[in-house]
Order: sequence, then C-alpha cells, then structure tokens
Amino acid sequence: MAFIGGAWTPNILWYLSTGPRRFSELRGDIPLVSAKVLTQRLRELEDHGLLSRRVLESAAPSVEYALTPLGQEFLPVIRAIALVGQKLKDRAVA
Amino acid sequence: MAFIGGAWTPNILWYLSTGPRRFSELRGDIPLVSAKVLTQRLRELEDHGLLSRRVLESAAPSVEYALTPLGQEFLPVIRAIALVGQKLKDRAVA
DNA sequence: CAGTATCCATTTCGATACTG
DNA sequence: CAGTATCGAAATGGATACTG
Repeated sequence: MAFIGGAWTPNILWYLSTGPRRFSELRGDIPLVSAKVLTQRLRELEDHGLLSRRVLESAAPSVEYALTPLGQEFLPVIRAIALVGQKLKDRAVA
Repeated sequence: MAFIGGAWTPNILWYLSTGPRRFSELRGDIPLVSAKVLTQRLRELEDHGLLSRRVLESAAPSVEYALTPLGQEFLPVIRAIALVGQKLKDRAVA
C-alpha cells in the first residue's frame, strides 16, 4: 500500500497505463493536483521503481514519465479500483 | 480510494474477507494497530457501508464485524493488492 | 515547461489512561 | 471485552511565489 497509498497515486498510474506522458499532460489529466504534490508523487513512484523519468532533448524543457515493468505490475490493482469506482457511480446514478 | 485509503483499511478488509470477526480478533490479526485507530477505521468502513457491526448478546461484551455486499465489491481490489505484495516479496527473497 | 521553496492549515497516528 | 478521551508529534496537502 505504501506504493500506491499516496494521494493521486492511483490516478497517475491510471493515466500512465496507456503510455508515457509528460508532466504538463499529467497536470491536465488531474486538474486538482498542485505541481508540488504531483512532483512529490512522481518522485515517490520513481524512487520505488514504478516509473521512469526521461528528459526530452528539445528547445523547450520537456520531461516524459512512463511505467516501468514494476509499475505495470500494479495495473491490476488500479483497474480493480477503477472497476469498483465505476460500479459505485453507476449505482449512484441508477 | 477514499474508501480503502486509510491506514490498515486493506488489512481489515482482508481479514474480514473469509468471514466475520470480532474486535479483539482483528486486533490480533493486525498487532501494530492501536485500539483507537482500529476503531476509527471500523467506524469509517461502517459509515461507508462496507461492513456491518453486530453486538453479540452474551455475558462478556462482544462485537462482530462482517463485510456487507458493498464491502465484498472491494475484495478484488484487496486481492489485487495482496497479489502484487506477494510478488514483490517473492522477488525480494529470490 | 518543469519544477523548487516556503508557509500554513489540516489530518492522522500512536501512546496512554480511563470506562461500561 | 470493546471501546472512548486526550495529547502531542508527524506527515500531508494546498496556495503562492520563484527559477533554469
């Protein structure tokens, strides 16, 4: 749980599950998260080996994050969470 | 995540997944948790409808907790977490 | 763009002591 | 047994401002 317990951590993994994303893209994916907290979570996930950080060489600074094989191991957890969330939402609507 | 994010929450659901358990049994299952925090988590889960609380009529006070149908919906999440945890542990040993 | 630095408010947790 | 009450320490989060 320590790996995915932090705030927004499941969301980050979720958005990275379809492929690499840049910092600003992730911010857009999760509008409520502040840059500070997003950075914190990304660092944690990186330190735990769940994702990789790659600085893109270009005129404008750009950093791309991607799931590592280890990070992919957590996708079933994320999907299970998403599934329950969906179920509950459906129930609330119905 | 708010439902299972709290400390020890996954553990509680895990131990209840095989059937109802009493307060003291849960304390034994998770030795590091204090009575206060355990109570807090149980109350939360109860308030969210994930588990039920039943006071057993007997000489000695006894309270039994059990998963509700809603609580059972979360078991896939818990199992997914447990699976990853197991995998990581195996890897650490190997 | 991709962060870092600070500050502050809130939450949370553990330890301890006490109760019906 | 199954809690509750209280306290203090620590972690966590958001807002804001600033940097290479």
